[in-house]
Amino acid sequence: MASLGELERAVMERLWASAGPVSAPELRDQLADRGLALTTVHTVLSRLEQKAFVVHDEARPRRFTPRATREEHAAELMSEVLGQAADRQAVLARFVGSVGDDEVRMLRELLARADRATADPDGAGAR
Amino acid sequence: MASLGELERAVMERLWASAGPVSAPELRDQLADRGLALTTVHTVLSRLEQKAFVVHDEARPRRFTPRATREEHAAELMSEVLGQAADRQAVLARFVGSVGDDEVRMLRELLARADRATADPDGAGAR
DNA sequence: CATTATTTCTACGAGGCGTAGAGAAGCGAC
DNA sequence: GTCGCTTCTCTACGCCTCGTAGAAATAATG
Repeated sequence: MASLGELERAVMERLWASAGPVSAPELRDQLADRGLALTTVHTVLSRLEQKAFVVHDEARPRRFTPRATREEHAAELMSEVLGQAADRQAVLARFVGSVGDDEVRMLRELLARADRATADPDGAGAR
Repeated sequence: MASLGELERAVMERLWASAGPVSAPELRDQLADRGLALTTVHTVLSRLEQKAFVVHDEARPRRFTPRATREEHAAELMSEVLGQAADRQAVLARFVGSVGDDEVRMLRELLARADRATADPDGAGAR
C-alpha cells in the first residue's frame, strides 16, 4: 500500500474524524493552525485520490470521503505486513508477545466470536 | 519506524536470509544480478545503520548483522500500526476478519500458550 | 614499501511531498 | 447576463530520501 506524508496523514485524520464528507475549504479551516493555502489542500487531496485513499462526489464544492475507515486502513496495513512474511506463525508469535494484555484479551474475545460464526454462519443462534 | 527503499529492503532480505554476519563484498556478490559497485553497498549499509536496522562488528572487513530478525521486524511493524490506532479493538476485529483460517488457528494456539504462561510464569509446569 | 581491498566522504539525479501561484471555471447577487 | 468571489486545475519549485557511484583515505598483504 502507498504510504502517506505528514500532511497527507493529517488530512486523512481529519477526514476519518469527520462524520460525513468534507470539502477542501472545510479542511483548510480545520487545519487552520497550519495556515495552508486552499490550493495546497487541493493538491494534497488530489494526491490522496491518486493513491486511492479518498474519493470525491460531484457536488460543488467537491466533498471528500475516505475510501476506508481508519480501522480498516490499520487492519489492512497489518494484514499486508503479515502477508508478506514467510513464517507467519513466528511473526504472529512475536506480535502476540509484544502486544499488551488488553489487546490479548480483545483477540481472545474476537477469536471466540469468530468461532461461533464459523459453527453458525448465519448467526441465527446468537440472535 | 523508518521505512526502507527498494535496495535497502533487498539488502535486509539478504542479511535476514544469512545465517551469520555478512560483509559488504559478500553482499555485493550476492546481489550480483544488480551489478552494484561496492561503494553503493557501503552507502546502503551505512544508511541502514543510521536507521538502526543493522549493526556491524569491528572485524576487517566489517561484517553486518540485522538488528532484529525478519519476524521481529514484521511483528514490530504490526504492533506499531496497532499502537497508533485509537480504537484497537475495531482494528483487531478487522484484522482477524481479514486474515485467513490458518492465521486464525495460529492465533488461537498462541493465545492458549500465552494463557498457560500467565497462569504459570516460570513455565515450570510445562517442562 | 607497493599494490590491492576496504572504508569514508561527497555528490548527483530521480521521485515524493509540502507548498503555493496563475489561470480557468462555477456560483450567487444584482 | 455581468461582476466579483469561491473553487478547481495545472504547473512549479525547493527539500528530502534513495539509488548510484567516484575520489580520497585507510588498512591489509605480499
